[in-house]
Amino acid sequence: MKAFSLLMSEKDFHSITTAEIARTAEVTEGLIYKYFKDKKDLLYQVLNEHFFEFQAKIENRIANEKTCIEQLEVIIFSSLESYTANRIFSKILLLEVRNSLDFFESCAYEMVRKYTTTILSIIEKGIETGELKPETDPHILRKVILGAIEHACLGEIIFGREFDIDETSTGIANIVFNGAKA
Amino acid sequence: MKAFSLLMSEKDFHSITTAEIARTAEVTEGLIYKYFKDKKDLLYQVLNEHFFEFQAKIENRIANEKTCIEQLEVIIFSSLESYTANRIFSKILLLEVRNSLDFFESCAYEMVRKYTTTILSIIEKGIETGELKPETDPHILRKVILGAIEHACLGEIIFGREFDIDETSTGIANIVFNGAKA
DNA sequence: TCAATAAGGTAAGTAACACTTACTCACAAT
DNA sequence: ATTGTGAGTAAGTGTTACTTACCTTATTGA
Repeated sequence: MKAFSLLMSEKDFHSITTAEIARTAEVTEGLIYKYFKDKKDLLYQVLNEHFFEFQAKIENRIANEKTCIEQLEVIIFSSLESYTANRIFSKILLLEVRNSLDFFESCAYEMVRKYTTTILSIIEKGIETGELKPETDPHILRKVILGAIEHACLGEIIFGREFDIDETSTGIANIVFNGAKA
Repeated sequence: MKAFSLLMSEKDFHSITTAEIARTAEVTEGLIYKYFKDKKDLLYQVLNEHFFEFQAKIENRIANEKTCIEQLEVIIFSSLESYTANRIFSKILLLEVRNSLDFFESCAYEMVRKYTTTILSIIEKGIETGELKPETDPHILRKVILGAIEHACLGEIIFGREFDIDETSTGIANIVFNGAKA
């Protein structure tokens, strides 16, 4: 997994060969298949490992906030932070796993679901308490928030283009909560 | 390209074999390589074809709108419409091409850039004319809009889950322009 | 104490796949 | 008549993910 992560920072999943992984890990190719079902399984496991830490950190932070808007701001900030701090994790999650249907049956996807479900319930609570407009569609608000986060990170992952997390985070929150219309 | 498109509606890029493409097109495998550099090139060409129509339609519609907000609303609606009307195009653009760096050097990506540049200049004009808040960061607003559009379509592409274009479109516009905060 | 079992590891495959090569044929243009 | 070109093919080739059969060294339980 360490060898694979290293290679993932250099090139994309498909151009990494099993021979290369074995050579980097200083074992033989066959051994990989003692521990992993296939190459994709290795990918998912690496994703899982990173995602676990991400999940733990973010849930902790959410618990510290009171208002719905503050919680969502924490989610936006923490997601951006995690994505930029861990390029391999981001690359796998945003670019690699999605084009294979079997990911959506993996346990890693279960964690993604849990995370997005949390977001949805925060939004719903916000509408109930009157923090958010009553006509807000929770699913659409979630799509806007998640889409914005992911799109913001793509440039970084693909081109290595850096961005200011604070600035982007408050920028997204500002548009999503206050709107861009004058 | 027709054969490939057909196969793309059934499975993902990587599980389509050259043999299968050839069989579907009723030619031999070798002939594919007379017209396309490699399998990826075929993918990019199909994307290009679809993208061309998309671009033409959308530019036309934008020209018919006067205000910046109306133009952006047209972009949101038309993008959702195009993505849902053309699942193969969407699948390639949102899931397949991104994980390969050479896409970003292809002419297809040039068209994507042109499209996103148009969006940016509409936003900038909106800030100038006072339609949008002066403190709006144009790049971030673009990220939020594009991210929301793309994220909204992912569920449809991946799970075949359908959604109401009008509802989603006005929902996104509502959040982005008016904000979700009460 | 010692065989049985399992854990860690390897070398040498194999089938499938993307892609190449060397060729044929039809048919226009010179 | 000859030459060049575009369309097409059959039969490869090298690489790649994955498998098999085997070896070695600990651990364990009767």
